[in-house]
Amino acid sequence: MAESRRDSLVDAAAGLLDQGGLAAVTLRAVGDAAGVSRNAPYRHFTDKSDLLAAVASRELDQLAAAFRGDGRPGAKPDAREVMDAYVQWALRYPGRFRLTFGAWEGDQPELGAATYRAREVFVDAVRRGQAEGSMPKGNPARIAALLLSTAHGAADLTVSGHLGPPVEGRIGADELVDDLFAHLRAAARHP
Amino acid sequence: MAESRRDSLVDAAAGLLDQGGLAAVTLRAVGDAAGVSRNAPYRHFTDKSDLLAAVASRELDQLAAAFRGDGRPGAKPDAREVMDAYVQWALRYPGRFRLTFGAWEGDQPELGAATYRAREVFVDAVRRGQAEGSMPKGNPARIAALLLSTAHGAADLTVSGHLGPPVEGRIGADELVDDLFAHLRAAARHP
DNA sequence: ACCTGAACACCGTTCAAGT
DNA sequence: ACCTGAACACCGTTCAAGT
Repeated sequence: MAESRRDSLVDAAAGLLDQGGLAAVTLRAVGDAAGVSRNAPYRHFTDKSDLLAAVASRELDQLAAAFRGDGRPGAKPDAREVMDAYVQWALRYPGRFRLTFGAWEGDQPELGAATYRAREVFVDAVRRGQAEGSMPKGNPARIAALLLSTAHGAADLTVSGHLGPPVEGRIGADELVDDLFAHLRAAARHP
Repeated sequence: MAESRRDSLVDAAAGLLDQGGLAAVTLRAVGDAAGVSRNAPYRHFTDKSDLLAAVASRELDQLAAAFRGDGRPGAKPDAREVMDAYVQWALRYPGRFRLTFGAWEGDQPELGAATYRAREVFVDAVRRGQAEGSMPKGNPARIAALLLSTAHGAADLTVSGHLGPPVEGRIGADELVDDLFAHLRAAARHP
């Protein structure tokens, strides 16, 4: 379980993100939390944004593993379970969620590859749904993009408070995703 | 057409946002663009984030006006036109879009009120759709939240590049919104 | 190969002072 | 009532120097 220094810096950044949001992730605080100076990260990452990209890439890979059902032997999560996992992750770790799907300028090849891997796992779940008739026919990547858009938007609007104040009776992100699945089932039955 | 200094500061911030993203919106740059010192904004806003909230509030009000069809006499945009306007705005002004729907900490009553107004206009369009049968029955606020989630998510994922690289054949945010409307129409026909 | 301390440019914010 | 210039604390980044 020997963790590399690079990993411990990514850990520190993710922890600060959870505690105080992106504003709390300063190189000084990251260095402190990892027990090194504020310049040490520059030996492992070209940049602060390169460190943040490493955090995001790791989140995407962990997300893809959850999508795949790793850890639960024989599990093949369907599209709905995958979407639910996505929304739960976003609401539980809003800082990581916003960072991961935030605006990335410049080339971040590692991040692009991780995005691609997570998307593939998701499209596979949609293909299984089409095979069993719970998803409409058509380009599975396109249906996956629709599902992801709704789940992402519902989670993002919830986190930002734009779905209304967090009171009793507010429409939750998980309910919206459920509604979409219900409409898709209806559309699959009547093509 | 006499513009208050407060308005010209909001203008300057919005312009910098369009040009260089949120990172370009510094109080020094805002002051420069408005022809005042970097401390002048503090006479009109308590804070930098208060200035940004004013930018976001103005965007929401302009968005609500576009949703209402202001400027085109007699126009009553339907839900689809409203969603299209939303997506077009987000793709054309990604900086304003991300700011407006970003994470707002602390109380921003002006922003909350503007959000409420924009949402009301949108829910009205959904009610009209239900009356003419193109939208499923049910709580109009909930259907509006589903539409907004999809449009918001599709726009956000497009802006962040998480819907895939911007190449020929990529699925566009507007296409995803169209797909949702098609599924909703099918669901409305077969309740 | 990895780390440190000092330094630099930049930022948000405050404050005494001006009109 | 509104604005300014100087100052302060904080940040990302660089660099010479250490092991």
